[in-house]
Amino acid sequence: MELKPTESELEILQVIWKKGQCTVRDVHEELAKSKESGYTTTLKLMQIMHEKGLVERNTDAKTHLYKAVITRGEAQQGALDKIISTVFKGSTSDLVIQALGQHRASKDEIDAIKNFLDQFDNKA
Amino acid sequence: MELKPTESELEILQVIWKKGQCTVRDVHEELAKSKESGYTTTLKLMQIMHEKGLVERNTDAKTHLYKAVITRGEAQQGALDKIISTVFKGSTSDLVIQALGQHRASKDEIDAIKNFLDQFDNKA
DNA sequence: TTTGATATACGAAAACTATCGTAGATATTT
DNA sequence: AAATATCTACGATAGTTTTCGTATATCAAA
Repeated sequence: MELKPTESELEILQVIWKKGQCTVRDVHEELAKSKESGYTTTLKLMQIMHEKGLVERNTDAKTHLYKAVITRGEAQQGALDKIISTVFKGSTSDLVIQALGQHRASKDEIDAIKNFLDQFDNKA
Repeated sequence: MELKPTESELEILQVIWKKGQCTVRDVHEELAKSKESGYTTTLKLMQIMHEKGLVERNTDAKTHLYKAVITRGEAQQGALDKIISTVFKGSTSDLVIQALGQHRASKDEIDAIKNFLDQFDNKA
């Protein structure tokens, strides 16, 4: 059951990941801050996500409660895998270097990554 | 001129980037190795890519020659920007760490990244 | 020169995504 | 209880992407 969320579905998942558990209205209000769209659009999308198995929902009460099935980490890995294979020729280090090159990372970020690499290195 | 290739368009661009310059048949044969689809499908997609300005083509001969307008680097950056904002909460270092964490990078790769970080570090 | 292989062009269907209106159920307020 | 607000369900539409069939042109070979 390989699930790849669409663009809009990812926007919704982001809200759910942040809040943990959401009503449709929660999600819609959050999206409304940066985007213009109708309430029933969000509702419909979340219903479809439920059909696809991207979210679970509790329908005990009148107002349903949604939570994510796929974790943020899984979505991250899926997104990474996809672009590594489609635009980075399968090379993770190319991706890392490109990401860092454009980004103007702060010293802290660089140190965090170096530490991470060291720890990773020793284990190998 | 905001260009974001679709999924299928990226598959085609990959072949063009690799070979430098391609006929439709070149691309189609390459795609056929991993995917099942008709020749005219590939042709149509490449014609649409031409309309969109993603590729140029030389139509002097009967068999047209296509080359990419968008570079691999541009596509890479676009893909990175997208997933950083949609699944990595805007954090490049999160992306880097996630990428390295799952990937089982080789020592060479790790060294390459470390070197890159050092050089980047000194400049700052 | 006729046949067969290979090209492009193009229309149209199929599949997928996003958007919204409306209907009907349920809760809340007056 | 009647009016109002809020919820889910669901059909319909529009937009985009992908797929392919068919027509037509060109080239090569028999």
